[in-house]
Amino acid sequence: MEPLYTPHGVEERWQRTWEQEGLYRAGVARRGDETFVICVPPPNVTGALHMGHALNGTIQDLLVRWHRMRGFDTLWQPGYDHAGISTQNVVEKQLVREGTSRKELGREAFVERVWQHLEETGRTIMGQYRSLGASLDYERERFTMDDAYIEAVMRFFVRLWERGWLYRANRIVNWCPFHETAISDLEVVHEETDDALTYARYPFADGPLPDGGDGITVATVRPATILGDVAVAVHPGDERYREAVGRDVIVPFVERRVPVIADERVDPEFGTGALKITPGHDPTDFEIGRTHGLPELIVIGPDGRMNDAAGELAGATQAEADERVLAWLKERGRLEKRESYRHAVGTCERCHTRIEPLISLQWWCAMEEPRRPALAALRDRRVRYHPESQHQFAIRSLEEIPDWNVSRQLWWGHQLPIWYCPDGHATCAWPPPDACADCGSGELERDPDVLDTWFSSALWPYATLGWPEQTEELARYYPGDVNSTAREIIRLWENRMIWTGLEVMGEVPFTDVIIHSTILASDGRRMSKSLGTGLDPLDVIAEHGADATRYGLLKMSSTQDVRFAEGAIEEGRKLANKLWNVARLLLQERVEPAARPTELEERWILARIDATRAEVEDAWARFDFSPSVGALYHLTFDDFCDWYAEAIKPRLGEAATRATALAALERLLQLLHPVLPHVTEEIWAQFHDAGERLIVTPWPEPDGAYAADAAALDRVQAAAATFRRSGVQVALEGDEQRIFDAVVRPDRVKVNGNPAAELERLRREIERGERMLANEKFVAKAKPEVVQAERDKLARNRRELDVLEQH
RNA sequence: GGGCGCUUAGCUCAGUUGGGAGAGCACCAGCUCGACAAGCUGGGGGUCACUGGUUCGAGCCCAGUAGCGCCCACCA
Repeated sequence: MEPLYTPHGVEERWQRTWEQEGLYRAGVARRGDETFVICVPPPNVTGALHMGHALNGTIQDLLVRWHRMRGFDTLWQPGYDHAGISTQNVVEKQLVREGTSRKELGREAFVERVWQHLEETGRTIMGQYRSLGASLDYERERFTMDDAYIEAVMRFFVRLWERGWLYRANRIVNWCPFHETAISDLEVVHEETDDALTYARYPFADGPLPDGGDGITVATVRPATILGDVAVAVHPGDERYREAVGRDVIVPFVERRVPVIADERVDPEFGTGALKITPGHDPTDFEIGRTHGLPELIVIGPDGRMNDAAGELAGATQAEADERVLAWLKERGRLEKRESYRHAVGTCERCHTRIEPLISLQWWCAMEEPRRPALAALRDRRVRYHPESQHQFAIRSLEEIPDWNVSRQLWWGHQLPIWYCPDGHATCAWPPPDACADCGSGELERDPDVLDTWFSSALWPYATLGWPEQTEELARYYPGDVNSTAREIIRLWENRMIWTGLEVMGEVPFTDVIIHSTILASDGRRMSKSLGTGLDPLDVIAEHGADATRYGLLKMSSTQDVRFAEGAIEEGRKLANKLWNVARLLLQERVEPAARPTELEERWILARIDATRAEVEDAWARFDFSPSVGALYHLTFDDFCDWYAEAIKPRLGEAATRATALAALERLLQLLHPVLPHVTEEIWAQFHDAGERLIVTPWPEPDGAYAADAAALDRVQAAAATFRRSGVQVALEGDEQRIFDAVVRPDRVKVNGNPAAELERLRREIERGERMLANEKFVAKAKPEVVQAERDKLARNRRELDVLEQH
C-alpha cells in the first residue's frame, strides 16, 4: 500500500468489478421482503452529465447503497428520455450546418437520422453515471422510445381519452417559429430584450368627441400585429376614456372600424392606459377577446411571417411588416412617438427563438379531475417533498394547474394514437383501429402530431416496470420510495408522475421527493455553458476522484442554492487518504477481525462508531446529507485516528488489539461506504475475500453494549487540552492515565501552551458563571437542568483553576 | 409583480426544540511520536447584514429595512 491514496485506476476497477459480479443488480443483497426503489430521472439522450446530475446521482446512490447494505430488495432503475424537442433541435441544427433541412429530408428519413444520432451519442450518459460509482442496475436500462415503452404511452393516452379528459381546441399557444410547434408555458424562457414602444394614434370613426378628443393612442412593441387588431380596450375605471368606451376607432393601416371596450385586465398605469386587442397574437388579448366575443384574426403564420390575411404584407417578415406599418403611421401623422423599452420576451428554451403567441388547434388534457387525487395525496402527506417549502410549492402548483397542451408539431416523439376519417371524426384507439368509431369509414389518417416529451416521462415509475402488462416486477417494485430531482422539474415531472401513478396504479409512485440544491458557480452565478461558468463533473472526478467528488457534493448540499466549493471536494480527498493510511497502520500484520474490547479506548471507539451510526441514520432518513458527512469526517479523523489509533499504538504488537482494531475499522468502512464507496471497498479487500464485498455487507446493527463508554474519554480529553494549553497535568488514574500518556506523550512532546493565558481564560469563565447564577431571574425562570449545568460548569472550572494555581 | 432562499472568521459553509459563537481551507507557532506528498497540537481572527420587539437570556422567535440569488409571471 502506497502512502498516498490515488483513486485513479482503483475507482474504475471497482466500478467494473461491482458490475461484473452482478452486485448492482436489483435485489442482490436482500435479506427480507422490504423493497427500496428509486428510478433515476431519465436524462436526455443528447445531454451530458452536469453538476446537478452528479449531486442528484450521489444522493440517490448513497440512499441505494445504504438500503442495499440494510438488506432491502433494492432497485435503482436507469434509463433515458428521448427528449422530443431537445433532440429534434440538436439534429435539426446539424442538418442546417450540412446545408439541408428537416423538411428536405422528410419525416421518415428525419426520424431515421435521429435514431442514428442516438446510436452515436446517446449511450454515453450511463458511462458518466458509472464514473461516479452510481450503483444503478444497468442491465435494466429503459428508453422512452423502446417498443414496450411506446406501448405504455399509447395505452395511457387511450385511457385518458376513455376518461373523457382529452379534448381538441383552438387556443392561443406558445409557438416556436423555428421548430414550428406549440410548446408549453414551462418550455418558454423569458429573456430581457431591448425593444421600442410605438405609440400609434387610432382616430374615432365618427369624428371627435364632445370634449374634443379625436382619437386614442395605444402603445405596442409589435406594430405588425396592428393588422390583427379587433378592438381597443381601457380600464373600466379610467376617467380619461369614459366618453370613448362604446364608440368605434379606426385601426391604422388596415383602416378597420373596431369598438372601444372596457376591461379590468387593462393596466391604466401602463403606456397610455389604452390597449390594442389582438386576440390572434397575444395571450391577454385572447382572453379579453373571448370575454367580449370579439373575432380572432390571425395575421402571422406558423413560420413567423405575415400570412395571406395580411393582404399586401403577406409573406413579409415581422420586421419588414413593422417597418411598413411604421412608415404608414408616419406619413399620416399617426405616429405619436417611439421610445426605447427593455422588457422580458418569451423565447423557446431550446433554440431561443422569440415565441409567437398563436391561435392553434391542439389536443389538451383537462386537469380538473386528474389532479384531485394527487392534491389529496400531497395534502395527506402520502407524498412528501423535502424540504417542506417545496411541498407547499408543489401543492400550489397543482392548485393552479392549467389544462395541459399535450400535442406537439414535431417529428421526433410518440405520435398521437388518433385517427381522422374523411368526415373529420377523431378515433382514439390502440392498437390502431380499422375503422372510424363514429361512421365506420375505413379511410383513416393518423394525426401527425407527437406528444409532449413529458407525457411519456410521467409514466416512468411504472412503465419501466412493464406496465400495462401486470408483470411480477411491477407488483414487486411499485410503488417505489424516493424520487430526487431539481426544483424546476416539480411541475414538469414530479407532480405528473404522482397523478398518473394514482390514475393508473391507484397508488402514489413514491413517498418522498428530494428537491436537491442547485449548485451555482463558485462566484454565485448560475452554472451555464453560455456564461462559461459551467463545470464538468467528469473533470472534477478526473482531478480529485469520484469518492472525493461525492463527498464534496454532499458536503455542499444544504439550502436551495449552494456555491460550488472545491475545498469541500478536497476535504473528501483528504478523508479518503486518511482512511487509507490508518488502514496501512492497522493492516501491517493481518489477523481475523473480532471485536473483543478489553481496554477503555476500545470500548470507547466502538461506542463512538455506534453513536455516529445512529446520527448518520437519522440524518439520512431526513434526507439531510451535509451534516452526516461532517460527522463521518470527524469520526474518522478525530476519534478513530487521533485518539483511538494513537491510544492503541503501544499495544499494536498484540494480536487481540489488532483484531479489535480491524473490527472497528470494518464498522467505520461500512458507515463510510455509501459516501466513499471505492476507497472503502479497496481497503476492505485488503482483509476480506472476493466472496464478501463491502458493497453487499450488512449495515452495522445498533450496538449499545458500550454506550456507557461513549463519554469515558471526556476527562482524558479535557486533561489533554489543559496540558497542551498550560503544561499542567491534571491527575488521572489507571486506564485514563495510560491513554493520556499514549496519546499526549507528555514526556516527549514540548508544550506550546501559555499557563497565564489559560489562567485568564478560566477566570473569565468563572466570572461569567458566577454572574449568571447571581441573576435571580435566571435561577428562577430558566429550566432547572440549564441552571444545574451552569453550576456544574462553574464547579469544574474552579477545580481546574485550583490545579493550575498550585503550579 | 409573485414565490422560495440567503446574508455568521480572509474563503466555503454548519449552527437540530432560545442557555458557553463552530468546522474545513487559508494564516502563525511548536512537535515528529510505529500510517498519513504530510500528520499532530496550540493560536490569532467574528457588532452572527441592519433596525425595532418578545424574553431572565436572541445567531436562533416576531415585525420591518437593505443587499444578493434562484424559480415563476400575459404589463401591451
